Amino acid sequence: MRRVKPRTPPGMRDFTPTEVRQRTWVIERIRTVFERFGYEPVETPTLELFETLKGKLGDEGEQLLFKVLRRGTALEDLRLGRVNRVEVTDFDEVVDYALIYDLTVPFSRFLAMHPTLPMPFKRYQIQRVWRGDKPQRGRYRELYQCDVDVAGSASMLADAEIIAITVEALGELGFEEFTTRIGHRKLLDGLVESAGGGEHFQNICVAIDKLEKIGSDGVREEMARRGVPAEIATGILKQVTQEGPAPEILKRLEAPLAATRQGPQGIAETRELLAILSAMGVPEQHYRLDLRLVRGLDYYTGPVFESIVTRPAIGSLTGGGRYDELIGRFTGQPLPATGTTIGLERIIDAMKEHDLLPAAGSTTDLLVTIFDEATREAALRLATELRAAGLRTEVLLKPSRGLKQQIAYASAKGIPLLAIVGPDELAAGLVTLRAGPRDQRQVPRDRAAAEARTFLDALAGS
RNA sequence: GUGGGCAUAGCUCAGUUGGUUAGAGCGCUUGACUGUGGCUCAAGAGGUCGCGGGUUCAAAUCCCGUUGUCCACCCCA
Repeated sequence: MRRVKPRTPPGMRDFTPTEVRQRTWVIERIRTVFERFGYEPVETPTLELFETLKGKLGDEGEQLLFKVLRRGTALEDLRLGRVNRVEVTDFDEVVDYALIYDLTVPFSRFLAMHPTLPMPFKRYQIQRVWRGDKPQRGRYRELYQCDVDVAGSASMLADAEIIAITVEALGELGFEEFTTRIGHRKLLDGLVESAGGGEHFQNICVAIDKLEKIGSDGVREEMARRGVPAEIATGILKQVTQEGPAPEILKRLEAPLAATRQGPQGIAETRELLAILSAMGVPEQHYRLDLRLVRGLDYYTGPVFESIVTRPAIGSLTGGGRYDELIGRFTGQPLPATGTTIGLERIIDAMKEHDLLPAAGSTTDLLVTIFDEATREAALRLATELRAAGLRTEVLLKPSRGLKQQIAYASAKGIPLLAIVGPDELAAGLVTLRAGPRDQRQVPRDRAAAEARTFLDALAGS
């Protein structure tokens, strides 16, 4: 038989036990922070109806969706070889579902279907999402996202809490040098309007978003290429690149934005948001106002945020914002909402770089060695008792000659403790507990579980 | 979609200006070692050198194409 070269789909990965333990550790820390603020867990399906996701992610996002072929169409005849050609005139005719692209759209659909939840509803959701991107550093096709969102509140209290959670979560994971950039769609809207570039809003946003990367001149070129008049580009760049403390920047924006539709509200909201963050005691080095922050997704309507670390250069670790109109697209009733995503894969990549991940560890506390046929029963009985006492206990599930192989197995698996019940121990009513070549003690058989536990605690403490 | 690097055993990789039968480590299988430093020792299985074509007396090695993968751009977590 022809062998299949083993490989995973592009951008999708296997995780070894050690990696899964590390990832679980990180997820649990993030979950702890979410729950510390009173957020509740929610889960939604892996697939959504294509119509649910359609028109919410922007052209770019929608292109990256993994779509699922509808069953029972003419395509099925093609698969079975009944026909060799199929004509498709309507996309929806052949696609009915898609793998979820983010957790925000599914959550919005969820809210629309569960109107009786206590409001404001604060939920967190940790699941896989899929994107048909071209994989590269920090970019995968299958990834975990950890979302926290508040629905049913238009108050900046909600946005501030989301930012506070972001900062606390990154701190909890051991990051020290990170910043959450805070922008505001209404400020941006006002700026563009005051510069007379209303009709170019999308193009201007795309260009401004690249400011960090390509610099002022680059943005000017980008705008020119996208048909934005030079004087408008210059006007916007001047506003967006101004330096100084946030209150002063906002003060300076007052006059130019006074006559715009969204500007004054953007200024007021941003001021309030910053005031709340300050009142909450969120460390100032971890957030800053950044008028340049745009963020690509279509559905943002208010404050937007993203967190970056200086090292490694893998883009943002978190990203989110307010989306007051998304849920209304399912119900017809507006329901304000805001939230953020913590990208697990990039968090892990960054933690690796900073050496913040916990040591390998083990899922097993101890291995009871099976000395020989005659003592096997005694070993199995001890293992059962240790398990009953709550210790994670295993025996080697294959015949082995002597202890060497069993010790080697325990070592390879990182099992910290060995319990040996050989003929000598059996005769004396003892068990040998062994943590290492020079670290072993004999304890009474009936105290094995308690002694093992103190031994393990001592090992963990040292 | 555009550009660049890489592709040799299940995994990580070595392989000299093109020159005999393509190697190592890890892992796997078998055997030796009758209660302990995470082994050691012996043997073994495992390869269309990504695929297709070309140059040459001779190609893992040089050339062209193709596919895969990684990196950068776009966008994003």
